[in-house]
Amino acid sequence: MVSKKYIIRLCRYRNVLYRLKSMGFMRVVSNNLADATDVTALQVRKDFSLAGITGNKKGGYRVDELIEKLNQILGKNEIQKVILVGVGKIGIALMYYKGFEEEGIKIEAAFDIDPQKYGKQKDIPVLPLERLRDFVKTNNIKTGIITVPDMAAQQVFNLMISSGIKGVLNFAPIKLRSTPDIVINNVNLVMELENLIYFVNTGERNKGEIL
Amino acid sequence: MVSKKYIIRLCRYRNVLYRLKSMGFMRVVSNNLADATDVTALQVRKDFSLAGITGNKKGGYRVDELIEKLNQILGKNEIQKVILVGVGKIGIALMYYKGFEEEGIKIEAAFDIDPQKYGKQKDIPVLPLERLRDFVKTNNIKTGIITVPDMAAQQVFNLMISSGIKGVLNFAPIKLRSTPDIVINNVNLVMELENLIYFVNTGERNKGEIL
DNA sequence: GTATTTTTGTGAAAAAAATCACATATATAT
DNA sequence: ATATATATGTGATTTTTTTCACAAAAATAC
Repeated sequence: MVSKKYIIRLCRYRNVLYRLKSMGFMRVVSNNLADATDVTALQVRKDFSLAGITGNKKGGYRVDELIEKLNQILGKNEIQKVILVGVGKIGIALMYYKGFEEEGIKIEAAFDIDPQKYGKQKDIPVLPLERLRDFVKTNNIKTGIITVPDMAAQQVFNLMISSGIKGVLNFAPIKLRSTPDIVINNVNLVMELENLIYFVNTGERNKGEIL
Repeated sequence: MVSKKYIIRLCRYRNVLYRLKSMGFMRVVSNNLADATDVTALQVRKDFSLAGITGNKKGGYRVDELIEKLNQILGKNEIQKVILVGVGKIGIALMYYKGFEEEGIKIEAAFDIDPQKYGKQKDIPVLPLERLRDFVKTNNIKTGIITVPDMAAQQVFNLMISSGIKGVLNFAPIKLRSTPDIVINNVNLVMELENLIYFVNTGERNKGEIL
């Protein structure tokens, strides 16, 4: 059983590794990864050790090997298909966000209840919410993003789950009622700021990463 | 010394409490808060105990009192002033995001290097980046949001810090080089999704909240 | 007014996560 | 070839966080 924190660290390592690779690096030491990811070198080595990834005493790790191993664990070979519901400002920002496709994540379609929104954003079709169920089933989508107002979030969530979606990234600042087999990640922008402001105002050192 | 996780939980409690209050609730039991915030009732009570907040055996806690105590700890009396740099899609989404003002957070100004962006978004002035230092000093801003492309993030961050900003909410998926007296919260949207997809694909239960 | 139920409150215990200490391998220099 | 410096790797330890177990208070029922 792995913890979320652990998986996030592995994702981070991989991201950095891809960048290193594109820069021509062949090898990397735990210290490099530590510098780039906000964890200690020891933690990096421990994580790799736990993941069954083994390096080379002196000379560190081979970048290629590392990436392959991480991909094996994190499972990132094919394009990851995602849908989005709620074509407001945040939804649109996400649809145009370049970071996703760079990492092999593709928003296949977006949904809304407002007919004015129907059409396309970038190259992503915006469809009526009624078509969600069909689309998810036909395209075997497993992951959804919720960027609707608070009041609508639970309802949209229920629709997603009943259509076959297994994981949701939720931007509405409410706790979604769900079952244990569904994975939910919440992004609460207000809370991020409030928390930041707390530490700024108190002048306290903060310990521990949010992510 | 308090941990970030702890503070985030307190923020969550407070948010729920405000909503309960607006619904007319006078009292609340730890179980209610647990339901609404994704923590156990025991954790709620332990947190309150640690915070020196004391309730009433049977009958739970008084909502008003709770909010006041939490405000005392989290410090939320006056409007929190914030600036934003990077008036792209995400930046604009944040500028129009209603959740902030509801919680007393006000984006006082936004900055960009692109003259086409200058003017206003909603009621927020968009100014040239060169005016950031002055603005921050004059208005005694302590908190900033970074929504610029990766390449520019570190530079913008340095400018912010040298102008007197103490806390940064960073949307660029890079690790900002900083000193321990500066607080940084990172929001990495790709990582949120990647992580979600991992748990969806492996079918593993995830344990532990990201936030 | 006594018993019963509900709910808080907290020291102790358990679990989880991070760090330490040190053994071990390997490249490089001499 | 030998010594030296650099990194990994992991069992043990420490620290942090969460949960348990149960005591105590207050409301309600009888």
